[in-house]
Amino acid sequence: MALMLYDTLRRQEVAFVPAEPGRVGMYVCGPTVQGDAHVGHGRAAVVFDVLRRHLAASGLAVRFVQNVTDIDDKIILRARREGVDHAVISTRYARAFERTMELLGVLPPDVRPLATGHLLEMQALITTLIAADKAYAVEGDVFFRVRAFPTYGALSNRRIDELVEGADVVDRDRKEDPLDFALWKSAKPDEPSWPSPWGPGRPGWHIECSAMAATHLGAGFDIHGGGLDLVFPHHENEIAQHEAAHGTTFARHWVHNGMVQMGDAKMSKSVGNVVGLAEAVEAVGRGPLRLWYLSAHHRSPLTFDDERLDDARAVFGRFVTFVRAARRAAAGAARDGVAGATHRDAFTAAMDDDLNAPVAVSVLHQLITDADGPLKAAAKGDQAAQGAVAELADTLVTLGDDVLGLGIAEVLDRASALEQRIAPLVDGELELRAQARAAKDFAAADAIRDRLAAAGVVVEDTAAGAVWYAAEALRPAT
RNA sequence: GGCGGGGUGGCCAAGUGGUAAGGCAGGGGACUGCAAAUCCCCGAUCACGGGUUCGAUUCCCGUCCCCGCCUCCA
Repeated sequence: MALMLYDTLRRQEVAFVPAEPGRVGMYVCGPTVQGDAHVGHGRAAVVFDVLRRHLAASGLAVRFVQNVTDIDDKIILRARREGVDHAVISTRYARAFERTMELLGVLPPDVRPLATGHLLEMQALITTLIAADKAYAVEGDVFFRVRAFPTYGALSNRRIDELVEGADVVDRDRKEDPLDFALWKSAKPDEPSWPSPWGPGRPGWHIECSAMAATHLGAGFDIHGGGLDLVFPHHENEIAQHEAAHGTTFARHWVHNGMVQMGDAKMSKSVGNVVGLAEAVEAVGRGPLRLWYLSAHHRSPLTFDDERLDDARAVFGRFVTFVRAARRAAAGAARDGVAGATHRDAFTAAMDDDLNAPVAVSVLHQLITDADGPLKAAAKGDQAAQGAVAELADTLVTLGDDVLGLGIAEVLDRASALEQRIAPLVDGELELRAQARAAKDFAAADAIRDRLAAAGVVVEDTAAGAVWYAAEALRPAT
């Protein structure tokens, strides 16, 4: 493969070469489970899911790790408000997250580590940092000494001295330098806490990713992903923590996805303009929603609005319609093994070009256009054409489902199950309609068609007679 | 203020130093009893002003506008 990937740290596209041939280790920052995921979270999920699928389709064995941050200020606040244990909150939303990811067609990670399950690893890292004089403990808190890490700011392209003004003012009186950030936070009264060499407390946010990524993938793993809004300070701190402690490279490629916009502002909980991800999947459907996510380059901003979602619905509909028609025309013929090759190559080339999904999707459109001739011939019984059509349809499903995760086959299967149940009924109606048409009684024929349409059955007349499908099963409630 | 990313046909969106993929919407046509589906045809000179060049949408400078990060955040 010849994947070129934009690397945030180097600020350019670079050839992606795994540290170990044939294998890829990937870490993507997961949710802080303090509430329901929104459409913005879905973008990161889909972008990295597609990257992962493309790597796998390229023949690489991918190990995908995504953490769950199950302890933080907001979780504690929510638990307090509801009068329950923090684990009630984190478990509730972690489960909801998993369910929603499944609905979105996002493959589950190979490892989904919990922050609270890696406290010893974090403490070991902190201990190392203190021993190296890169961190210091103050009354139960531990802070990272930012100025002791000379390359701090490399990822986000910032100079330390320019950061001072906006530095976090929390705990300013206890820090040596306002830039320093917490590795371990001492417990305040009534807060959940865990024992540590520095007293009871809980980990800072950034330390978990440094510890868990290294634990589950090893230092110097291939790809670290996350939203562009995590570049500073989260990812910057992850690098600092690991590299200051071990002196080795933490992650080899940094990939970041752009933000989802609502109107002219970023979709964000703090802005208060979020749309729930679960609701969006239900309303739009997995395939259309993913096509919308993939309608722009992964680093560009992407606007959530009805018009663009309608576009995505239309595209998904076109894909499904084509596959359905192709499967019928192919009549079970074996795929010929050649017809889709150029499209497959073009698709792969697009994905290899920094995950150029808009172009990859355009290849799928081209495939459908190119399939028109064979499709018409196949419908007339041309066997060679049937083999080509079978090949093209399977190619579209493979690329669209295996790599982009659209779920085309799934939608057709669901429709098919319904169609089989109602077939005797519909076929009877269509028999009557055929008789009416033969007798030129079009009013009667159209009445039957309208009746079926009202029941969610769409009838189309072709050279080979009427065909039909259950439109209801195609609706978004995936 | 600092850093970064953008302004391409009605909408979305690729892309390239040699006159701009694809999709959606719209119009016309083929097909159809009518539809549906599908196919074919039709539309942009790339924010603005300079510059470099034989030639720039693509490179450089400037201007205007938009967005993100700089605090929790996918």
